[in-house]
Amino acid sequence: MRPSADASPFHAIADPTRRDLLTMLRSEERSASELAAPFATSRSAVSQHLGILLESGLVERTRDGRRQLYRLRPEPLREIVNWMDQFDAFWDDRLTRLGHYLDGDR
Amino acid sequence: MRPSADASPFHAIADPTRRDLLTMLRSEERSASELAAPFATSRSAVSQHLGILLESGLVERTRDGRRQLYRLRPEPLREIVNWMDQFDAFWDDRLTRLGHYLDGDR
DNA sequence: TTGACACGTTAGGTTTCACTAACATATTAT
DNA sequence: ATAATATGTTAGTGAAACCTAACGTGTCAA
Repeated sequence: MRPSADASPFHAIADPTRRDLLTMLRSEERSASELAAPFATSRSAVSQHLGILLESGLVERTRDGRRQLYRLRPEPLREIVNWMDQFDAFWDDRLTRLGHYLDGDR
Repeated sequence: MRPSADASPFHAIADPTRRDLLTMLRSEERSASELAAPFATSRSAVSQHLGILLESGLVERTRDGRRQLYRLRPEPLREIVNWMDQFDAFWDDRLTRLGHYLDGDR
């Protein structure tokens, strides 16, 4: 696969398909075919999207027999939370509280 | 200017230059040349980035004599916050389990 | 009104992106 | 061993993104 020029989480979540993939992984790990099934696009396309998510560090992959299981690794999303934090004066303190929670000062 | 196919805030913040522009607008409105000055790229390129931010609704523009003043309009960022919110529980769960692990009661 | 200033816009080129089709690899079942 | 399953990878293509250079449009000052 072509290595992506931009492995940042900002780039990773820019694509709607990749956002949906992350949403599917929110509650539990899933295999590649489970992840590809709901989409109108090909399995190969989804696999390439998963490759970009892997590069960004937002998912990790383990083998289970002949399946590959994908699992969410939300830590890189912290970079986005941190960036958004600078605008927290503009709305409710929900995001701020989440950011502080991730920073460990609860 | 070519109209962008994707006017979502996710696409708008995917580019580092556009993120920096939004940061510059965090505290106060600024003119186009003020905004372009810090960047190594051309004024035209910055103007096109501002066009994308306008399309996404993240900035608005008003004329002030021969200057154009840009102002932050953070409302569309809510879409991103709302999307990120779905991972709140996941983080909480993971960190809680980590906490229990560290507490020794596994 | 002439010129300088502050911008936006267009045209064109290069790179990146996302997709399909075809092929490669690992695992399990027969 | 052979075949079926599950999945990743590569090649190639068209579209989109991003950039520079050149040009167009208001605004203000002399």
